[in-house]
Amino acid sequence: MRVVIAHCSVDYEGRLSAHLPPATRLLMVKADGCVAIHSDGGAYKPLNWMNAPNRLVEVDRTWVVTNPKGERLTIKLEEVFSDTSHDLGVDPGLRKDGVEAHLQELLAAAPTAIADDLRLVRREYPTDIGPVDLLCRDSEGRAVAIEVKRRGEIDGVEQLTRYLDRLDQDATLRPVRGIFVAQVVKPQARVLAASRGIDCVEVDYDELRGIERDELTLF
Amino acid sequence: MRVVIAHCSVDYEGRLSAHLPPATRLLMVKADGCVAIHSDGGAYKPLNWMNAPNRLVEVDRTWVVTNPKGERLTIKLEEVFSDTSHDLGVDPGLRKDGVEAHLQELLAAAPTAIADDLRLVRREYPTDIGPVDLLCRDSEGRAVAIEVKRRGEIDGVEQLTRYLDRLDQDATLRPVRGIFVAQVVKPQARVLAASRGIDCVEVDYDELRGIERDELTLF
DNA sequence: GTGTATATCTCGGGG
DNA sequence: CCCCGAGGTATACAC
Repeated sequence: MRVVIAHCSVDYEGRLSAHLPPATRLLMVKADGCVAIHSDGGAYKPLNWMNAPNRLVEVDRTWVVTNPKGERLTIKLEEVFSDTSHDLGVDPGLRKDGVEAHLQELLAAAPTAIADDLRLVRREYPTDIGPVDLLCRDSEGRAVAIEVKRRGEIDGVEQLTRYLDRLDQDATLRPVRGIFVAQVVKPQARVLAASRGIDCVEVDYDELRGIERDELTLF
Repeated sequence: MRVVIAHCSVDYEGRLSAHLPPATRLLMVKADGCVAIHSDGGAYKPLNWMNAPNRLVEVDRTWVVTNPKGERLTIKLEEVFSDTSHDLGVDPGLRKDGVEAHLQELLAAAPTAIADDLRLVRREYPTDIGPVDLLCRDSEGRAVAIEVKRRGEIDGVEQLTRYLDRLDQDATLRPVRGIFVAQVVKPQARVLAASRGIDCVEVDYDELRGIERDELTLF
């Protein structure tokens, strides 16, 4: 990791054109070659950047970074205040907990947490516009398509609606019930779901982990 | 801007839980208070971060960053290799060109690039759920609603569908044709559009700029 | 403030 | 490689 503090101007040509007038900024060059230009504010997003894979050519005080897609980042250094390098090694990486994938896993293991008569058919059931999170059958043998979200917003209801349209083309499944499951369902999403005959269920993440733990404990 | 190179471990508790085992990383603290933890790879996104507004408390070799939403980032420094600060001043900011707004402008000036019998009625035609990018009439006098995107994905088709539903309530417009315009239309979006009777058109940004230049040159 | 649409989104998984 | 969905999305803008 190389870190340079310099007065510089920057031009980017690629997916769009962008220009940065001269100012003092931090340039970060990572081991994989990617370059980021940071100002002293504005969250973690750099003003300008170029991701790996790319090629950096340094001639005099001009850096030119190009990539195979034809994008080009040009940095003109006017004055360099600091230029240091550090070997950080490979990072062991981030461990996450509490994202949608985990929620979906827990619900696949315990679909009765959604409705007590549900039996899982399969996770990520494929359609030609993408996979349905969970496909189940209820006690009457009806197919039930379930969309799982961490936060239940309007997009998720639209997504489930599209899947229901597709699944209803399949005579072995039709008619398909829809259930929208989230930790919190926003009022707007609830209204839209209701108008389309889709049920909404809120589930508690910690409680689900509890159910999983209990079911493991039974054996 | 403060830049620290240190062997550290990190915990985040907030919208999810995340943990970083001990390793050498770069810590960036910006003037607005936001904190980012970078490894030596992986584009510009930090492994972990905390945006402003927040509060950083440094006790011994532990940093605790908290924000008003109840999120908490804890950084335990095991060894500090470098700790420097630089005053960058306020950045004059980025100038951009070539984003969706510009594409919409170009198409408003030359709707025949979409279909050769189109005539612009107005840009940003208002409906009660938001403005339609372009409203046109075709040679048969039919109203045509156009949604413009840089990349044509499924969300854009949904958006246009909602507008079409609204516009069809208006007797002076009904029945309204829909055209989905983008530099690239993804296959999924194409399938969904077809199933709803919406046409897809791909346009070339550079070519459009050429058309605009030619039309200006005519006068 | 909430809600909506954009992004050089980034990132990871699957075909 | 591209396609697709999720994100602690972030960010700007309208209402």
